[in-house]
Amino acid sequence: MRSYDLIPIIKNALLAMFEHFETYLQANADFTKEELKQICAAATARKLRRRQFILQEGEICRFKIFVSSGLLKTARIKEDGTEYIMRFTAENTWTTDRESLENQTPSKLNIEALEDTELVLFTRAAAHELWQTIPTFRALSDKLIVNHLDASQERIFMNISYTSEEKYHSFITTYPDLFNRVPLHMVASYLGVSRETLSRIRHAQLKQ
Amino acid sequence: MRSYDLIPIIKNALLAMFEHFETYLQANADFTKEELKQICAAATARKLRRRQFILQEGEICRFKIFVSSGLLKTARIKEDGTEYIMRFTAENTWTTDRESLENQTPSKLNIEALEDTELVLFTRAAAHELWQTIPTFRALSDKLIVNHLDASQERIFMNISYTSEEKYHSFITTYPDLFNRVPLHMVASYLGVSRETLSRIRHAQLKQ
DNA sequence: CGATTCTTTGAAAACAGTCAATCTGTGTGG
DNA sequence: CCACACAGATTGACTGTTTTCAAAGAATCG
Repeated sequence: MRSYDLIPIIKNALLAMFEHFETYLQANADFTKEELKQICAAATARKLRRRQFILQEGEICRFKIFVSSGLLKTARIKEDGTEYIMRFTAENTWTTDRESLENQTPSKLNIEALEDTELVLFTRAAAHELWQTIPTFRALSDKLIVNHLDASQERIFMNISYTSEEKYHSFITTYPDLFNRVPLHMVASYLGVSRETLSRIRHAQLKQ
Repeated sequence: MRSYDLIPIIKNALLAMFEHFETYLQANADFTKEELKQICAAATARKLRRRQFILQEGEICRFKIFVSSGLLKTARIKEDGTEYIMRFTAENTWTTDRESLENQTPSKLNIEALEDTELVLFTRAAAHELWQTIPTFRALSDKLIVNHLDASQERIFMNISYTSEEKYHSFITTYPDLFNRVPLHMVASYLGVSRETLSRIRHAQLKQ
């Protein structure tokens, strides 16, 4: 294959990402065709290979990120160098470092692809522009924020009240799909439990 | 004192709460005098005695709550009956069960006064009405939501990455004011650590 | 003051973390 | 296709931390 043949292929792949994103938008709010066009026009598509980063600690976060396909992990490093996973972001969900993006402050987070991943990106300016002109888009963003808040509250309750065993159970029932795609030691990091402990818990579960 | 003398006294106390609330509003956003009046007109004032509840598990949450003075604790009960404290709400801050209030679903939370407390209350309908008519009020509410989200993320990181000792330290530096007003066993419950462990940690700290 | 709530302490048991070694599966390059 | 490297998972032994239970002491409220 000659190199200039790549161009239309890449274009098609990017178009597919937007199509997927449009389907998501239509399923989650009542946008007019005009609005859908406007939203997609404001976005850019990007592909990430496994292990590539879209945000690294210290940078100022540049995008609101929609995952079309693939899987991201968002992690934070403690002073001692240990990595703790704040969340996973699979296809059809959003992520960003909201604080860094909105306040233009250095991020404490690393966002990295766990699989080859397709993204739809909005700069802060693009997102603000869309919020101004498309109330439905603003409403969708607001819904995402409060969903994230509710989920965070639930997770805090889990963190302070569940035993390690209950945390493990809660994870596999809340995210059964993720469980098969994420290495166990990352689940452990997400739950705040050592990998060995989680391995032993799982082993004990299998017997029952 | 004859009973009918109480009436103006109560009225004055309630007026003082609104004055306090107005001061808060003016300090945190640019409201016109007209808007301030409208906001206060949409609210009701209430006093809570220590140990009284403004929300109990199973009820549908009725209010957005601003604390003029005093202190609330928001807690959730695990199936085994143990209480875990989700947050404390001191003067000049807000609380509610957002999920229950907006979705009109039964609450999992108990909100109780730890001190005699003065509240300014907004029903769901009143809040929505104000959001419609006063964009600045909407913006303030949005700011509160994202602040709560950012704080929740920080707390999750603390939950999964800090040792008990670090959690204790983090609490007294983040909420030095609260620390003197809240019994230690409630701080323990908030942090997800047993009261005995927290007592021992504090004891060890004092020696240094 | 008496009752209640809160805190502390001790001792034992349960639990989780660490370290080191081994095992497993996957995928890459020769 | 095989061998090797690598990432991930498991296991054992040990250590350290945390919980639990029980009891006693301190503080606070009515």
